Amino acid sequence: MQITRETDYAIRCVLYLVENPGKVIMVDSIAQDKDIPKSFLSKILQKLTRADIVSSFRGMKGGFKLSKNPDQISLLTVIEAIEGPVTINRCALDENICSLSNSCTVHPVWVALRGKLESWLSQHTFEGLTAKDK
Amino acid sequence: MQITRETDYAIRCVLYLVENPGKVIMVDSIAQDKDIPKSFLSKILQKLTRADIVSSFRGMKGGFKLSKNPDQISLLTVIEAIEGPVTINRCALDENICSLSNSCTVHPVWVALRGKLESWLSQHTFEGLTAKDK
DNA sequence: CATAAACGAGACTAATTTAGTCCTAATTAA
DNA sequence: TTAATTAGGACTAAATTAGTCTCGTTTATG
Repeated sequence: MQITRETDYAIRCVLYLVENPGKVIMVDSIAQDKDIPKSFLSKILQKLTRADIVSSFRGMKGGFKLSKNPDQISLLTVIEAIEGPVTINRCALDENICSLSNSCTVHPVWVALRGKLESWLSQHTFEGLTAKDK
Repeated sequence: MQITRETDYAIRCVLYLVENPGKVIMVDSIAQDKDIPKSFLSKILQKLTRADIVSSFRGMKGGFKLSKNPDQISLLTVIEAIEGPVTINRCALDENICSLSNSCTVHPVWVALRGKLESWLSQHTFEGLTAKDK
């Protein structure tokens, strides 16, 4: 029922990049600031890069920066980049998984909940997540 | 991010008992009808019994029946009986888990989402889940 | 152009959780 | 008394999570 630690790390990581707009930042800086094992974070950043959430730069002075505006990146974006589709019950993704799906009266509820979850998670963008004022 | 198979089985199991109101039903019948490994189901029913969702009867003619009305049992009730508290991120249950929790801007979002989840899941009772008419 | 500082990719491993099984009680209707 | 049923605990196998490690590629810079 929970996101994995990997996903939590990914979110912290994006948060750090949001907090340092424009700069190209090394894995090591993020790892230290956000308390994430460096080599694990390096894997996570690869996934974020493939999902086009961050862009990477190799070689000296390399590192990562956001490839979108914070308001274009939501919790859903990041979670899906790491874990794939979100859902409470697997059957809401693929009916064939369940031997009783056609007769199951709970199935439509899982589908509806999946919709709510997605919608809620996508409403929280990283713009909102770092609002300094207030 | 998902409920476990055990929890899914538990829900099917409660569903079966709701569909057979009043009767005392053996593990084996539920296992066969709902396609659940019998000895695993037996463990699950123990949890449901401890959570006072079903009552058990030992000895010949023994079995299980619901110990509440279907409208008093929600998806949340059953999920919590099997998995414990629901949450998307562990930090919403216990701040101390996270090394950065006090400064974390995402934390309040997880807490809010946990509230939403609980509310969504508790709105779906087993009364609603088997409505035959429509 | 050599080199050191970065990321990229894949194989590997350890720990934890999930998904069960199995065996020995304890109960109880008949 | 016995056969049918649940209770409980120990055990196991498979899958997932949470990493590590090594080697290769890229690139700024002296």
